[in-house]
Amino acid sequence: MNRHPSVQPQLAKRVWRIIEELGYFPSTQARALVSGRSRIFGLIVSGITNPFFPESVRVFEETALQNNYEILVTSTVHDPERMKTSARRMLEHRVEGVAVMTFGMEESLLEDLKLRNVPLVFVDVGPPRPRVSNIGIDYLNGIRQAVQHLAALRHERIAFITGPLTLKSAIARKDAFVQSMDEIGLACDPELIVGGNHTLEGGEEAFAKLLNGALRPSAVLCSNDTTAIGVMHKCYSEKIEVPQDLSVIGFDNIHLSRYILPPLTTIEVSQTELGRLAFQALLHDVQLETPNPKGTEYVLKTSFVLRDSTAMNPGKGRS
Amino acid sequence: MNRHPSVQPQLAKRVWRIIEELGYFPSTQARALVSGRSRIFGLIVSGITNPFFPESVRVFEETALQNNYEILVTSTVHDPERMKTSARRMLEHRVEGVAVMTFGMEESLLEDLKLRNVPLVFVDVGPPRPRVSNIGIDYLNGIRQAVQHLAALRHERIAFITGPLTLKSAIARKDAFVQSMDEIGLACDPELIVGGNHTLEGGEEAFAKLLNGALRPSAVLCSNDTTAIGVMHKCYSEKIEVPQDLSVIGFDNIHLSRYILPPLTTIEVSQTELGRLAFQALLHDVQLETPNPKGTEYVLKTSFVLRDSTAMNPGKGRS
DNA sequence: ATGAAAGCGCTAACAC
DNA sequence: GTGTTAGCGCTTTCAT
Repeated sequence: MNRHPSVQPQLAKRVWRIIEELGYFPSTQARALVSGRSRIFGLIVSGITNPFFPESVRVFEETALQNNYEILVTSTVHDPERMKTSARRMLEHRVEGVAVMTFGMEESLLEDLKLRNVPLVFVDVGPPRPRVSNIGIDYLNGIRQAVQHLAALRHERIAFITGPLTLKSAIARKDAFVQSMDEIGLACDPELIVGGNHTLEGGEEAFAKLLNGALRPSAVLCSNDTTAIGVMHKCYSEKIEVPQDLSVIGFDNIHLSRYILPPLTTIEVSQTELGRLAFQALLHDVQLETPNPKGTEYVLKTSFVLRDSTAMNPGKGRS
Repeated sequence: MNRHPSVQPQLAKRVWRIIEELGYFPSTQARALVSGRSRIFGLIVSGITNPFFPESVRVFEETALQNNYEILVTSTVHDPERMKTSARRMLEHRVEGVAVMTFGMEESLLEDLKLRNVPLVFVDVGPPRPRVSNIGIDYLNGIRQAVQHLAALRHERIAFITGPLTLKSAIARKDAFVQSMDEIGLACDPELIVGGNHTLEGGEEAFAKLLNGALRPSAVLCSNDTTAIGVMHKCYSEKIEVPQDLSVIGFDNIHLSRYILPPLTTIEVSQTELGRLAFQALLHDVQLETPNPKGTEYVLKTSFVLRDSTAMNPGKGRS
């Protein structure tokens, strides 16, 4: 009877001393086997080397620790095969729930998990079902602020570099951009919306396309910070000065965006909050006796973070 | 008899079909319990948000996957308590081995693991013992190249910003710097060796100290890339041009150092190789019938990576 | 070639 | 309040 109040203190103490002496540690495997509860939550990310994720993983781990849960983190590296493998690993380890941070990619491969009624929490994924919660990111809020900021700086030709449009989150970001431009009556030329892939290299390439286009933008909004950093890198090699010649805005507010030169103006989606929310959502679902038939919907706000990579449109400036 | 050759193909096929239909997955817990082998390797890092680690974690996971191992990754966040907790988690999950990438911090807290004869692999840690392997990083090689590069650019007053000197790896880097300077007869003024802590903020602060000192360096070598980025950030706010006014060299070659502006000249220690080596070392140890009494020593070379953050000493230039 | 049985380390449910 | 027992899902051994 471990830790039960109805036990003689002396006996308890003796027992604990022996436990110490023997260096005993309970086997979670045996415990899980008999209790039917593994106390493990899974976390599937698209890639741990994506600078967006480590902070979310950190908080997920921290929160798990506080709740006596273990975590199993896997990366899909954008490979459907790896997504399947991840699901399988989760199942074989009998996780009690899985947070999926692949932002809408290949989630059909998780059928096995759904079939087994493992509580799931997605980010940016649509249809509500039982035991599947969703964290919706309110992209519009931050993107609208960013667009209006650029408009206030008298930028009119504003470009947007998208992420891979297979991702729901990338589509949502692009849509929010288009809507924000529409709202204030700015033209949103299709030539100024170019495809990137959320990588540094992708940002460079997309910006190169923009440079070769007929319409040269005075500002560019990027689907993520990594892309924006790629753009700035290209500017460096092309001798384009940021922000004097070109305003650049990122998205995500990864830790490093503050330390890029110039410090990057961006839109924050709190990685800390995402990790915390994902864990809490799972914990909530696991503790529910009868599953909520529609799952639960959570919302994560985005917000604009002003730093030094934006300036007045040089074509319109007072000077 | 799964996958055994001596089974009728038809029967086997029927069995597999049923397995599919039922959606059966073996329980790793039960398997581990009865076989005494968990097929889990642990990986303890000082913090997953340190940009050095994600790549090593990625490779560790990838290699584990290929060998049918699961991984359990924990962060100590430089907290002795968390180090203890990590060790405990590893033990409770009956991992077959643990790779410790905290570079020499608080490793005494891992006594429990050593006592239990869990194969261990450390980075940069001294005394060989049975079942404890070590990956030694050859700091001198890369640092010497960096110092000689600076000397060739006619820098004489070269500063060094250290990491936290509680870390073996930080001490080793500093020592390699001092030795490299000595080797070519350059004065290594104690005032030019200032303490940092491997963070961006630490880099800024350390460089501020250097700016306020009597001896103003024309080049600064940093104990890691993050520190170097902090230095460059400070330069930006102080209107010091890199590399024209100051040459900066980092250490680690994290992925982002290529994308910093200007692209950072640095010393590479392959994070990919480290992850792979750590896994292989554990696998090797686990497969050993009788443990190697002295453990095994592995060596990881460092190398110089020339990019754009270094230039001729302005005080000595031909122009 | 196939089936039966023991037991890994633990928890829960029960008698004492 | 304390000791005893069954059995979680597998692997391994031994009999058939």
